Amino acid sequence: MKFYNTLTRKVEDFVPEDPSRVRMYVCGPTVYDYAHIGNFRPMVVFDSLNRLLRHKYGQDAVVYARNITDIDDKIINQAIATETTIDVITDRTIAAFHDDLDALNVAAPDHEPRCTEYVEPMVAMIEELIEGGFAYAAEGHALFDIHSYEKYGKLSKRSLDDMRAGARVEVAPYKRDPGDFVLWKPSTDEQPGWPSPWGRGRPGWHIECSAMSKSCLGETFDIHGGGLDLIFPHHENEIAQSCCANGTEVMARHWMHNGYLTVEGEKMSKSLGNFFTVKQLRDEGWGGEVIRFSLLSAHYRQPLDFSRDKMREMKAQLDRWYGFLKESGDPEAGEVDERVIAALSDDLNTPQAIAILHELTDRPADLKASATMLGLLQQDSESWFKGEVSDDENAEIEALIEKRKQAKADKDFATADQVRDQLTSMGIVLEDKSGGVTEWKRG
RNA sequence: GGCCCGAUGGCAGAGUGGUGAUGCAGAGGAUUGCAAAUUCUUGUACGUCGGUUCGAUUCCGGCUCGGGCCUCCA
Repeated sequence: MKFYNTLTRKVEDFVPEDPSRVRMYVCGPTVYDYAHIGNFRPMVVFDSLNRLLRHKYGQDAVVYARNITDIDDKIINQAIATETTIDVITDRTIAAFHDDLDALNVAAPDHEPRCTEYVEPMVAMIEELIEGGFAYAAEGHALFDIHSYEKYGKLSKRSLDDMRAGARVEVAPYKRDPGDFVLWKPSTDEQPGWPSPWGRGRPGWHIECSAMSKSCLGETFDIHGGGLDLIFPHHENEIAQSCCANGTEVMARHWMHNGYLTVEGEKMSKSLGNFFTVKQLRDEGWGGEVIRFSLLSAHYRQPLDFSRDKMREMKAQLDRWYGFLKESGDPEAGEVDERVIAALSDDLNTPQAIAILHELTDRPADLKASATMLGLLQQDSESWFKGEVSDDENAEIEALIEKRKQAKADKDFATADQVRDQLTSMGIVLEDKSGGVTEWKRG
């Protein structure tokens, strides 16, 4: 297997440190509001990688950790803005997040650490950094001294000079260098806080992932993933914290970053307002599988322009595949085609893998098995085509089909067509099969 | 200002130093009461200017255009 490594900007062979325990960490959401689909791209991309790794190294040979950030100023502000508590915000958002992940067929990670449960390790790590001379306390804050780490900027390929030139934010007076970043900051009485050697306060953003990845996976691990926008400063800072605190050369050996989701060519973002939430799309009737497939339709490092047209096309492709599965009686999963594995093993080339799936339509059992690698085609064709259907609804549809069948037998095609139109208006599409059998599906 | 990424046929989207993936849409045929589904056939590509090469969409450089990052956005 080989994957692009942001550290070297090259596609490199992937060799886990311990093949019986392949360790991957992915940055999860900050739970202050519904996540938009851009936030779900890494969830789906790294879920597919998770599936590939397990296929390759064994179902139990992968340890996958994906955090939830439940301490953040955005959460505090959201609680104030909506006049509720932080717990209400985070609980509600996490529940919605998990519900969306289920819809997208994203498997649960082995660890899903929440920041609030790891404050102690964070404090301990900050203390280590200060003791080691990598950080300093000032006015209730603890700050990382970027000059103490000579490799600072290596991941994002920035020099300290570059950063200083670009500093666009007001520099706090207690910082020794504008690039120094917050490890711990003081909380007011109204804000959530934890005791620390620097006073009551809360952790900065980056320290959480350093502490949680260490707790869940160890000081070094194999893959660290996330969105492109995390390269700087988040991942750069994680590396500095972890390597300095742990005295290690590397934090993660392989850094993988997915490209942005765009809308009409522009990055999807909350501030631009050009986003869709998964909930919104599901409410419009788009299946989670269609959304998932759309997110995998481009290579993970490429920008992906998201649109309803794209989902329409993805749905059409899934219809076709499910049609083949249905025709062959929904077979049990067969063999995963090696070419699919080869495609995914080549820097997670999902479009190539999808192209191969299209060649497997004469081998439905293998198609189903191969699609599992992408988390697709896992439902039976009946539920794909019909969805939820009540007994009453089913009886009504069947009665109309029977009526049409009789009309056809009587050569009363006007009535037959009228019944078809009636069903169409109900969102039901008929398919006449050989032998006088008529089947239906939702349009 | 610094840094990073991209530019492929109507659309989406891989890939490759030389025999033009894949899907959708389009056109034509088979099938069909109609329709759907299926199936067969089929067209159109590599931003621009140079360089390297027997040969470049593929490597190198300039340019143009687009996107992104530069302290808390996946």
